[in-house]
Amino acid sequence: MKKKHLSLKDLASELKVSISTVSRALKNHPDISPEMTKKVQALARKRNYTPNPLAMGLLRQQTKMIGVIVPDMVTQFFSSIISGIEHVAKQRGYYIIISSSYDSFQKERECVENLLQTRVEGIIMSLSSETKNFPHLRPLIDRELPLVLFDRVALTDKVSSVVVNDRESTRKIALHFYNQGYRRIAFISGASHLQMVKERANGYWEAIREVGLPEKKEYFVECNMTQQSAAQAMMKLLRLPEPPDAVCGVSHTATFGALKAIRNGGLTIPNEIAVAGFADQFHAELVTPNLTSIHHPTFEIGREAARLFFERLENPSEMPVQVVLNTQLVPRGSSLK
Amino acid sequence: MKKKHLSLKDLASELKVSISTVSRALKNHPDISPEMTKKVQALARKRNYTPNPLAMGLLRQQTKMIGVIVPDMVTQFFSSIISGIEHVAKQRGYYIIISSSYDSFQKERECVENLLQTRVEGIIMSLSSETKNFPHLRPLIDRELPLVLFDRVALTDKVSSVVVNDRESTRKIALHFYNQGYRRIAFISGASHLQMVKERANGYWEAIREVGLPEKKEYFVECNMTQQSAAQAMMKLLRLPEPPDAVCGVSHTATFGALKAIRNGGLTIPNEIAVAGFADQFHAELVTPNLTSIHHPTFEIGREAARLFFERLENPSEMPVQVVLNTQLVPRGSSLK
DNA sequence: TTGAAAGCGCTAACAG
DNA sequence: CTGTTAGCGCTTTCAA
Repeated sequence: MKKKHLSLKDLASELKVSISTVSRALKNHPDISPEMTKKVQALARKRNYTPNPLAMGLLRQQTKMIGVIVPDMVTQFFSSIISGIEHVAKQRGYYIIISSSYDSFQKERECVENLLQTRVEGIIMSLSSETKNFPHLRPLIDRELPLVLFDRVALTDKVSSVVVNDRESTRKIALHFYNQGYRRIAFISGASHLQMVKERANGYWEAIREVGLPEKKEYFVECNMTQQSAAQAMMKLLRLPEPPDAVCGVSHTATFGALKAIRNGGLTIPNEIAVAGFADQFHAELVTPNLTSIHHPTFEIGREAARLFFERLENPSEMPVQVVLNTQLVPRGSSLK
Repeated sequence: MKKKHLSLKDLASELKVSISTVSRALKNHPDISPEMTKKVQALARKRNYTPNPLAMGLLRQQTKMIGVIVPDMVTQFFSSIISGIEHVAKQRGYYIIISSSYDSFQKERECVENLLQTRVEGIIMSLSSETKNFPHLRPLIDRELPLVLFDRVALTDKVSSVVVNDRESTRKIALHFYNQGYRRIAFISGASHLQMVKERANGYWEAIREVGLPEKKEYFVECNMTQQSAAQAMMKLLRLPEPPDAVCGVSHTATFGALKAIRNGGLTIPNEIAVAGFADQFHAELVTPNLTSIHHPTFEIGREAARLFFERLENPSEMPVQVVLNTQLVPRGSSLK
């Protein structure tokens, strides 16, 4: 029964008129007589005709596809952002093609090349943690294809981007600790070449200075962003002669790594030590006590990124802009004495 | 500087030969002289030529796109499956277009229609929880387009599918409880029109009978698959004259809902009550004590679904098959007395 | 060994 | 008001 998609030609021959008449009738061209228009549209509906997007694409040189590259699409953070992008894209009749860089520069470069080959009309991406130079983005910039970066961004003078206020996030956490009466506030930082990490570390120090606490280097430890390594960093903190009474992780992973180390150490939260970090509601409320956390507006990040994308698609000559979204501190049991 | 993608025509005119010569040279056609072939390929490489997939698609009537429909792409479970599908698709030079049905039949039907309009070569999907009839799948079946269902499946006599052994999952949990010495084993079930729920409930009863425990109806409660409702169901269990000493949730959500209710009730796990359910490693190890859980081979589900898809694409007349993947019980602290 | 021409499905300029 | 034609980028017969 295998029936193929039908074409204008099929409709035309069935109605014994020319293809162009059918084409015009379908888009209500004023040149076509009302009766003909009605007849054509009726048949099209009956036969369930839909135009072939490949033919249209070839003609108009547009694929209606947006390439999306993320370090990893399984993480809640990124999948939620993707969902935001998809939401906007769908409204505009665009589709997205998702590729994962797995945080590898090499893979990221391949993704860009592949997407370009598929003739996507542009790319929305978050850089891999390995990416420090941007030769692979050149072709996009040269061809003036819309490019929007989010979360992990770069070249902000050339490329539009969406970020969250990372510095504010950690500053808010540290101030919150202080207001709750904690005075020995530690920070588990991460790979310092990442802009995001730098910002969050800055926010921590900013708050420490702001409230007039001593700037103690030993309360600032680093990890390589794995749970394992964050747990080790936490253990180092706990072994200090005067261990901290509050700790903030630099990322989702770092925070939960710290949490595990604290549990293993047998300390009670939030009495002996307070914990806070980055997590969505679901994860924050899964642990006991519930985790005080910074909530990222992931869906909005995606939505904004897509919005910037279409802005640029429609107006390629406009200056790049950066949208900074605010995060939200949600105090929960892990830091309420 | 906006340079467009170049075409065979561009190469041809630069070399002052015909388009067809270039076309043939690029695919090492034997008719073309070795020198010409070399010259053409050298230029193509230098100019970074890549064929226009739209033109190819139009010609061959294939888009190299697979539609993927999931109830929700943010959940770890589905995003991980998608990642498995994508992995295989990429290997074969295919792209996937992801749509979310948000567990709505109406949306699901729209997704199918949209994807069909885009001329995807087939669809891989998990049905929405509302979907009980399948008129929207007719066009796919009629046109003999490859269709593969996973997790939530139907029409298995007409359509290939990938499922996990749900009955075994809950059976394993209940047997595990029994082996650990628990005797009052409860089950929080869910919307009973779902095949998956039925299977899991069956597995529970099967184990109860197998070990010779009394089949107590009051240990079998239902929820509507939200955390809230699962927590309420759990509270109902706890209010029984003889409350259970072990409980298994029918799903990820139900399990964590139960867990919360137990915590609120102040019971200690695993001494006063054991808990087990469905969760990936990350979530199972986030809670204390770590949760005994059934681990789903999500990536493999995606991989298998894609494999079946391509099998069908290459051999449309073959009989539909069903792949049943095994789950893995990972015992952790929440059920070890 | 190479080129010319048709055709995949569609639109739009140009004729009639 | 409707039809003819060219062309988007590519492959593939058929001719030379």
